[in-house]
Amino acid sequence: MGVAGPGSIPSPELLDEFSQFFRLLSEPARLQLLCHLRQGPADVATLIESTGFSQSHISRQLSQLQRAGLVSCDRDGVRLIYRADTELVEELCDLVQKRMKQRLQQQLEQLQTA
Amino acid sequence: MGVAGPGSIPSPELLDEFSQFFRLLSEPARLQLLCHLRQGPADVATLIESTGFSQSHISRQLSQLQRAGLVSCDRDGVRLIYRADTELVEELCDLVQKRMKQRLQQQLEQLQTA
DNA sequence: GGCTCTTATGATCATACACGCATACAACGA
DNA sequence: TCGTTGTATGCGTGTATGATCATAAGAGCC
Repeated sequence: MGVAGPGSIPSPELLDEFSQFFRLLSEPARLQLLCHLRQGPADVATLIESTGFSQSHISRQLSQLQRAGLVSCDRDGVRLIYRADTELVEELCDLVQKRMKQRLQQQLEQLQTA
Repeated sequence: MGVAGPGSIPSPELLDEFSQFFRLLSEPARLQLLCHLRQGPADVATLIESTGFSQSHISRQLSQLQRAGLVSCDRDGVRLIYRADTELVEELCDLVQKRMKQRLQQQLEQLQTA
């Protein structure tokens, strides 16, 4: 059975939750942060260096990801070490990428037959 | 192996493509249209009636979904019958929903132990 | 060719939000 | 307690885009 049973429309509230979640992933900056954290926990200074974003920007993006539970942090003295739970994001990206490949392959075949 | 191999950062171009795709799903209106089309093909008049959106709005959203290959249409005389390829979207939503349930359950357990 | 119906699009406004700067706040150390 | 370091946040700005109206473009019928 699917999201809300076949043939029924999800409630507006559920649709909103879905869209809010996808909105988190609709920003390259946030995806980039998640990718960096995929390689292991990192402190903010490292993220600033590797992404080039400002400290305030990174702080805001991380707090958004944290509210969604995609990211969490521990204190190491005065600095924060962030780590990401990227399993879900990786699954989602894999599905999307698989789809992209399919589409490109189809377009390629159409060009070759034409 | 994951999206771009473990330990490597996807290229900015790939990140952009991912984010653009997720941006499509970050709008409740578009998700709603996809949900309606999940029940089968429909013409624009039906979509207008069932969603309450204006004709131009629906037209624009559908064209965005069409560019991404999530939706296609056939002519029936003067009107267009849209249908959606919702398999991917359903998979994505299922993953997200599973995650939401997990999070809520965890929060519930924390409240009960406290 | 006109006429009607359906869909797409240009113009416009309102709103959301990414992004940076400056600054307030929190946590340690002397 | 004060200074230093690291993080969060108020504010301003620019850009993107959702949403609507008016209108053009396209397909069928007389």
